[in-house]
Amino acid sequence: MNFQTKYLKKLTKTASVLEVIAHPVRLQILEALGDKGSLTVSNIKDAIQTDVEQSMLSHHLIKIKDNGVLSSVKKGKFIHYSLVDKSLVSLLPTK
Amino acid sequence: MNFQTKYLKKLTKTASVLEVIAHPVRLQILEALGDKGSLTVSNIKDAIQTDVEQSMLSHHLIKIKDNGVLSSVKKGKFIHYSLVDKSLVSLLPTK
DNA sequence: ATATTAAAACAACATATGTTCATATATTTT
DNA sequence: AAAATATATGAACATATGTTGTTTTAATAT
Repeated sequence: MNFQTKYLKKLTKTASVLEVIAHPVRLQILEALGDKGSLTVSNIKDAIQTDVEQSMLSHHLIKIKDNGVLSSVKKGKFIHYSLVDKSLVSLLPTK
Repeated sequence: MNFQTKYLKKLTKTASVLEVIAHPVRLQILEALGDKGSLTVSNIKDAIQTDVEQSMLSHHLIKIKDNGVLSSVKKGKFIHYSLVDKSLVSLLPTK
């Protein structure tokens, strides 16, 4: 695989990461996880400002996870999500 | 306007910036403009790796511009685009 | 065993998005 | 004035996306 192809693959990967976090609720998820390390779905629901349905939040989380930005561990009936690459927190605006 | 509302507005703005650049071709546009300062549409077309239709490129440019990430100046029959916030270049992957 | 809780999965829908193709506008060159 | 060039605009379409509501699964507590 030549240089250009490799770079294009990287660009595509970057684009898909940006795409999957480019949403107000998802950015708040990153923010919550950046601070706290690892949180359950209901913790995240409580942590974020926006009022969001459990179902909606789950959809967001799974989509972000499918993209590799989050990982999750099941403990009993809880699922703990955490941020794979903490550096993404730097994309958040200042408070 | 209270604190939370302000922060949500910032988040929404950040999300829309990320959204509008979250595309392989658009990232290449940023890259080209980051290096060169200001380029015409055809310059950009030549600069990027991906082969893209003039019309498609124009659509991309206008959409990014509408979001405030690019600005443009018309000089004769050319339109020179440039990157408003150079710091976005840091989102690009390494070569 | 039943009820409760945490979270995922499914279905349905409206809207947004990327893309292509064709056409228009403005400017410059001949 | 006509041809060529640079760029934008508009229509049309398939696909993707966010969202809501409902249902399901798995685990725990009663």
